[in-house]
Amino acid sequence: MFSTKDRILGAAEELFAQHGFASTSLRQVTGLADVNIAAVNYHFGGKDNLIQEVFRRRMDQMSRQREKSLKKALSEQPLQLESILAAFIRPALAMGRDQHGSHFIRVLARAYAEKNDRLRKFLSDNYGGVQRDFAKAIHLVLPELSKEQLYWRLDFLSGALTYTLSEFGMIKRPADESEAVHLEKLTAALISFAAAGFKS
Amino acid sequence: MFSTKDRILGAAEELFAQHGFASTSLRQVTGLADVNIAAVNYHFGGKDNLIQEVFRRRMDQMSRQREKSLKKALSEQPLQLESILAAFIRPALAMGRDQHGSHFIRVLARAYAEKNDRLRKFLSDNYGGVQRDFAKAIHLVLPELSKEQLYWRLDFLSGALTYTLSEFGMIKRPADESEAVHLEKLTAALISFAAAGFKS
DNA sequence: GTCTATAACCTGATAGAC
DNA sequence: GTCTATCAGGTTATAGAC
Repeated sequence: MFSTKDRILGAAEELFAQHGFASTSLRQVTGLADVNIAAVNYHFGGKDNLIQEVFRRRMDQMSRQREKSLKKALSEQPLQLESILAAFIRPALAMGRDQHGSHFIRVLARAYAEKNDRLRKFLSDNYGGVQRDFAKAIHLVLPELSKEQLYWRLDFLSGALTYTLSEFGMIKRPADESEAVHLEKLTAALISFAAAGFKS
Repeated sequence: MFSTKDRILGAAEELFAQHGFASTSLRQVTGLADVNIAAVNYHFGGKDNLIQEVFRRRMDQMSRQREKSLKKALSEQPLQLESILAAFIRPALAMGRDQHGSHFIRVLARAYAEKNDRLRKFLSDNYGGVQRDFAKAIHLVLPELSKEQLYWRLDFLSGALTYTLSEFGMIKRPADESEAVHLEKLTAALISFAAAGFKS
């Protein structure tokens, strides 16, 4: 069904999200994945590479969705800031709906807090282009905004997004509301919060 | 000059910010503080308590400043959302100016990403009241905002704030601009971004 | 590819001398 | 209060059998 490699990736994602990178031992990972301890070094070559592969799998998926949604938002007439921001926000929040994806969001939040230079470089090298594409798109809608302000506000948004997502599992929702509905309301709230902030 | 206890706290704060809680060993801490390895257990009783004390020292200071500024903002006529938000934001950003305080900001960002339940409970038990006071104050200015929306937006702000702060050391600033000026501009940008978001 | 066994090392904590 | 020495247990990584 699932290869040894995939089982390791899934288990690692879950444990990294719960306990962090440093606190998660390869023994825990291989224990949960039900594979031999030596398999990690055989398939990934070491813990650091395993961490990087956990990122690559999800980030590729999220970045593709963001770019695709951005392209669609840019084809609308008239251009709408809300659509551009939604293209940035929705793919991240959507991942929270998938059981394994929701673990990844916390992994991502952790990565920002970690000052792991190797990981930072990996993320910036591989996914920095997406950030730049969004900056360009927002510039089309708000041409009077300085570059400095634009990048700051993108950082404000990234912060609000990752923080919200990593807290999401903990926020209490009304018992009579499905999680999907709750997530949709939260998404809408963040989009309108950010849109107002960008326009300020 | 500085007691052994203070030297340990300072070194721990610096190393926790750089490498995280789990990755920082007590040997690194006592090495940087230039005290004996056994001193941590003698003065703090263990690593977990040391982590908690690192928090208490700075959070007490920041919370006092926030409450004080909030009180002042509430005495203004007319009440201004910007003043309330500034009372929340400025004490955090101000800490970034003090050399040791800037380490703490990253420690705080880490704490949010960590799912350390003990630490979360400690923070919520001791400093949750401050959050509630701000929620009440904002409710006075924006009474039509639902409680759910209000708390979500406070979370958006907290996310933007911690993320921005923990990145601050890395953001490039124009060479002809002092760090103080740069920080002031960033503060103003965040206040107006958040104010617009709250009013949306 | 998967396993066992083990090397080499680091961890937090503590007992006990001074 | 501060030190040394050490314990018991954890860690990653790897050599070598199957």
